[in-house]
Amino acid sequence: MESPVPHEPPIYRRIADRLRQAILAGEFRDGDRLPGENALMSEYGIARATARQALAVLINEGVAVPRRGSGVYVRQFRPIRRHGSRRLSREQWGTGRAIWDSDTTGRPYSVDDLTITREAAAGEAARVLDCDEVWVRRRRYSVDGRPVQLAASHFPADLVTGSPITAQDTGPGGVYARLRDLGHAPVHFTEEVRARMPTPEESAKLGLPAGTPVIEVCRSAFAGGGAAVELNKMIMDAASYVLQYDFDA
Amino acid sequence: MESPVPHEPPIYRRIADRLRQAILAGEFRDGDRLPGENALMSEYGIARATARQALAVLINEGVAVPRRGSGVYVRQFRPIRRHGSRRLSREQWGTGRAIWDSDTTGRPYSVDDLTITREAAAGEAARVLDCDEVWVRRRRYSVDGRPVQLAASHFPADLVTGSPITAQDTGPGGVYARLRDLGHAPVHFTEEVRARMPTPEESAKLGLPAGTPVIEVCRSAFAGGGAAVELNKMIMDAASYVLQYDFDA
DNA sequence: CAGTGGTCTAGACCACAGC
DNA sequence: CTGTGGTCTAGACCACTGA
Repeated sequence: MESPVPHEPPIYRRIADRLRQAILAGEFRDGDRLPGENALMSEYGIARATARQALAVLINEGVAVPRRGSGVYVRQFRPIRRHGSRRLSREQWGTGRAIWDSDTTGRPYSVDDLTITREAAAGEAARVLDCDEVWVRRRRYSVDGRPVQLAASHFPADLVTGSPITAQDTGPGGVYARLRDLGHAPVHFTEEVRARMPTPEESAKLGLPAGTPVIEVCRSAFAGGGAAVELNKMIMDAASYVLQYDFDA
Repeated sequence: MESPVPHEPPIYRRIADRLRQAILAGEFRDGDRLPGENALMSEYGIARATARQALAVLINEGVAVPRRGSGVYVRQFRPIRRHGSRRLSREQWGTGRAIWDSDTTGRPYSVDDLTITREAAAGEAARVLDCDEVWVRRRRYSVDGRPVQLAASHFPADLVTGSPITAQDTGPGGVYARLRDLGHAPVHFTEEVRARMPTPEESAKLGLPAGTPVIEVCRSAFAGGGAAVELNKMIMDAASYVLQYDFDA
């Protein structure tokens, strides 16, 4: 049975709702400081823990971000637009800086922590690439000095050992151009997109505040014969990305 | 009191980490009950609020879900695979039950709360559809009895007024087949994908536990002349979906 | 019914930011 | 230095679940 009277939400929720409303109404803008714990305590006559609870709601929603010793602030967004299909067209392979360029459209970016290792294939990589040994290129991308994406590209060891794909610099056009040189040019791609809360490790590597989900994109690249030649697992700060896919009926 | 070493994580975080590790290690499986507040209090000799804080970490990560009066449980996932491009191919329009079928692949689904309204176009809809008045079809989809998606399709009023698109039942093949009948068959689609934490309203309508992001898909459909004929805004429970996009190089 | 999580109070000490 | 958020304690009453 439904209760005929919808009972009132708890105080902390009403406060959070009111603050959220004020943010949406533009009373607080991106980066503005919100009323802090002390302000809420005196304004509403509540205990400290209750004020914290109200702010925690907004923080866990990703609407606000706390800064220690300073205050709680309205969160700012400036998403990167990432084109799913256009960016992987063959024409792109010839350009100097590989695929990543077509994402940021002029904004400065950088690559951190590039590591290249040979590993035993595990789980999804073993299944999709259908092999036992893989080369893995892991790296982190930053835009405007902020880390936004972790990526791990897996290649069948049989295919790429000895090629520039296992070197720091893959040369003009990136790994897809090199796969083409090896006679395994990708002709088809599949991307699987999920969203979830980050693991603590991802959260640390991307410097994510609480309340920020990650978008997980798992891309498989297939050569002409239908064999998978790359599996790229990407973890993106959801607040920094808009994924765009174009296709025809 | 012990004096903690400066750079050691706080107790609640260590407890959360340990529980998360136990879950990943398989000591707790999907749906299993985790140690509750009282258990953690006595096991670690901590106050109630601290035990709650530890559990809150897992809950906000979407790893665990609290059940009032019962306990805290390991969260279960059963994602639906949604095909981005294949599902919108022309062949699908002829089938009886519109596009939704190609998602669930056999699992029972239902549509709730279908409302059809004529409204003044606002924001994104006005811009993309380039019109002042729109018809909006809002509905909620459920799979296995659980709501998983909210959708709001916007159509230019000039185009669809008087057509079955403004009726409860759009007939075989759904709205895209009707747009074709009207001479505005969609030939191109763009989908924008974002992820974020839900608003309280979305959270309520989808029955989301804390720590569950939503995936926001905004699809524009374009007719032959390049004019947008539909803008469909979808909000999906991120724990229930995997989006798949296929495309060629 | 006893046990659970949900809310709330009134304190405390700490690390850190910014003046 | 003061004010901020971060952590923690020791209580309390409530609504709900499940035996």
